[in-house]
Amino acid sequence: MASNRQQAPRNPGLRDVAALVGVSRQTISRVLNDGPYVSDDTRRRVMEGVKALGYQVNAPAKALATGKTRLIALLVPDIGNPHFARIARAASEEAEHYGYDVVLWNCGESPRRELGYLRSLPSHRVDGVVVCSSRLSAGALREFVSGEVPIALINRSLGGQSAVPEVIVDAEVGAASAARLLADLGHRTIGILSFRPPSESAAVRLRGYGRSLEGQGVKIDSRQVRRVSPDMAGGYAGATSMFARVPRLTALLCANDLIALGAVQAAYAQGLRVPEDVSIVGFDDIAAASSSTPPLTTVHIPQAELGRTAVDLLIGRLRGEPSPSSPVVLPTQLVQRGSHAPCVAADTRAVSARAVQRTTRRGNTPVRLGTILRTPAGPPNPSRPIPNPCKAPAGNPEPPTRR
Amino acid sequence: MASNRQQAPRNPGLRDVAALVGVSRQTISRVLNDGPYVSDDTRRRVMEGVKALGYQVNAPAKALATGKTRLIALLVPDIGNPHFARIARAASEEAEHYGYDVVLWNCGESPRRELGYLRSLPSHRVDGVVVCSSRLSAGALREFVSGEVPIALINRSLGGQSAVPEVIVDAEVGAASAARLLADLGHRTIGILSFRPPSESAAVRLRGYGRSLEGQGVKIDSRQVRRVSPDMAGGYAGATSMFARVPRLTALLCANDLIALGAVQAAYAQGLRVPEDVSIVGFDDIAAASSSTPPLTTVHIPQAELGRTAVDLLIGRLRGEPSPSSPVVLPTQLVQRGSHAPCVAADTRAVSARAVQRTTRRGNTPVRLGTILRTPAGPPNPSRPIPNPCKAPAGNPEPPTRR
DNA sequence: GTGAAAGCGCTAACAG
DNA sequence: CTGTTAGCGCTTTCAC
Repeated sequence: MASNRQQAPRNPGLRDVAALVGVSRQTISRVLNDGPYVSDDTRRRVMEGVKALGYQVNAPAKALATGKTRLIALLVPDIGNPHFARIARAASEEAEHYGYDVVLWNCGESPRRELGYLRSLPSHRVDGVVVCSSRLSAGALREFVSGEVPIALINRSLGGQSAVPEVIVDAEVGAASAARLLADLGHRTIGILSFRPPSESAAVRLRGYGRSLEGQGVKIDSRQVRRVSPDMAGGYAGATSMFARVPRLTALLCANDLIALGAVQAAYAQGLRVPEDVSIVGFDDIAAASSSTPPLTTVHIPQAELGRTAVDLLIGRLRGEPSPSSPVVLPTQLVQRGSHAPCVAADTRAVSARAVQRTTRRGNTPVRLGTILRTPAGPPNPSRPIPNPCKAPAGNPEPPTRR
Repeated sequence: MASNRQQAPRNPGLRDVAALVGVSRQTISRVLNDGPYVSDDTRRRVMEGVKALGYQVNAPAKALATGKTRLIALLVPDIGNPHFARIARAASEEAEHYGYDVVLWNCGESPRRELGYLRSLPSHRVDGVVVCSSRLSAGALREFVSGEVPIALINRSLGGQSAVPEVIVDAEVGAASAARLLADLGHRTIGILSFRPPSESAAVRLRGYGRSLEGQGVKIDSRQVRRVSPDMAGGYAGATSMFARVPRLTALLCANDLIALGAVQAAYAQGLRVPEDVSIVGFDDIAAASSSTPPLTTVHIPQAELGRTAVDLLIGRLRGEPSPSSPVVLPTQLVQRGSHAPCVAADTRAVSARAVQRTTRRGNTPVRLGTILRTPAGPPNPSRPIPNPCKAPAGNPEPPTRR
């Protein structure tokens, strides 16, 4: 044991550099950590030695000594979901700028696994965690945010003066503007496709739709609201049954784009045209929303900013900066594309439906009403974002001394 | 310094448990690591103590002592890209099963950053790396795979007896089957939209298309091949210019789905119907491929299996198991959806195009030829995968003692 | 300015 | 079966 050098060219340590340069390990360390009290000459020689040996710190050793791992965990329900993938991309990008690595905690939508990860926090010794759209109850979550390791929340607010960094989106305003768009176009019989399991985000969107419609004097009875699984199949099933139960329906507000896309398919299957016979609006603005036919009118969520801001806030806390006492709220945007149109009475529609349909494709501008609000035909990804009025800061809030 | 206990209730250490239970730290450690030579009674008491104090190991300390971090890095070009997100999901899932955490190295498609990450390997002390579709040259890559830390490659093969765990996909076979599908349908003037920068995957797909077409006696001249950026905008631009230069074109093979989707939009913008006037086939089978209109005929890549298998292979190596000496090749599948149809002579088309178009929507089965090979109308996500003939193992190769 | 000593929390090697 | 002794490679006092 503890004998001399082996044959294997181990990674050089501080010791090796020290031996080469002819100073103590301490001095090397000081130079590497930009410590004070080092002569320029020594510093230069040390750097040379470091370069010559290709020295790199041993992260675990440093972590043990300092108590900081420079690791932050990112807890997401499903990294395979483009929404979270975008958030993750921005988060990891931002973390990298500050010299942090991101460990990916993918929960597969399972609260149990989420809990498991959170419980293992003390062991992992990550410096902080970004928790994305937690499925956990506020109570359970609160237990962790008051723990040893700092947590930033995305799309979840614990309310109160919790001093937890939180980034949310004004989904209610976004939902309301979508609802108003339809109401303004004359729609009076509007269906809502929300999703289950009941999450906070589902509730917020539903509320936004409901309040806005109410404000416009549009009545929604219980048959006009359905909760479906948050995917295309759910949207398809929900829309199909809604069309059957509410024959006079002229518009559909969906709690997410996948549901909306499913609803579009359902409409087609019924021989209904979108948007001529029925307007369909989504939420999220996933990539598929702009490439579907028709391109989906939807509410855009600033995914990248969510991820970036959460990391900013978290790292700010790690540096001891105070977090904002209330959630940072990012604005959503209503993106008007091709899936909405002015209302045409459902009776009229009933007659016209299943008749020979003219194409609604872009580039042909066929006979049809109300192209006014629609995005013009053109290259891919046509979209005309309309910023919501929003009291939240538009930019990147409190960036801790950015690059 | 080094005085007694502070007020702050630090995380309990081995020392605390040892004090409570009345044994040495070593014994605690042995119990926790399932070491031998512990009496059942001691083991029980230790476990109680551990539970009582809520003890959890300090990962960095353990890492320093053992030289293993139980971290594996996942290097991806872009986690925001659904393709890699899917791979990442499966990889992280698999890693978790073996008790590894995944650190996400997102390169933003930049070879420079990729190189940076790889160079920092010795410092991070991750136990292994999964490198996904590296942009690096074989030479550069080889330098790392022969380094200290084990690397598994996804979608990249260094060739030879490199003893590097590699998982690839038989993209050439997939591409060939797509090409043959079109040839069999009578298409003779077929365009190819490949992408730049020239990557191995682009080359392989191109080769698959080319060889297959050649075998079928279909000639492709240089004007029929274009390299575009690998996104919808690229597909749109490429297809638009191709339609202009090759007016008799009846089909388009695209090197990925995004390009294909852009091409579809370009076709629409020209007043061409898909698939009646022009067949368009993609590659990858991203989520948007099944929800577009028409749903895209494409070549499916087993993303989850790629990620899962790579991690299996890597962890196998970490355990000292030998890696397969040749790449594990996973089968692709041609998924026939709605964007292909039998060839109609381009002259005929030229006449019919821009005329009043009948809908091609599903559920209406309008007058049109060749629905034979198409998926029937129905609920979302219709797809009928046709497995390729493939000599590769279908299942999960060499799983190191799975769950 | 620089070096020496002590420990971060754990496991590995040996002794009993 | 269990305890003791050494480090893992780095940073942090504190002395010089």
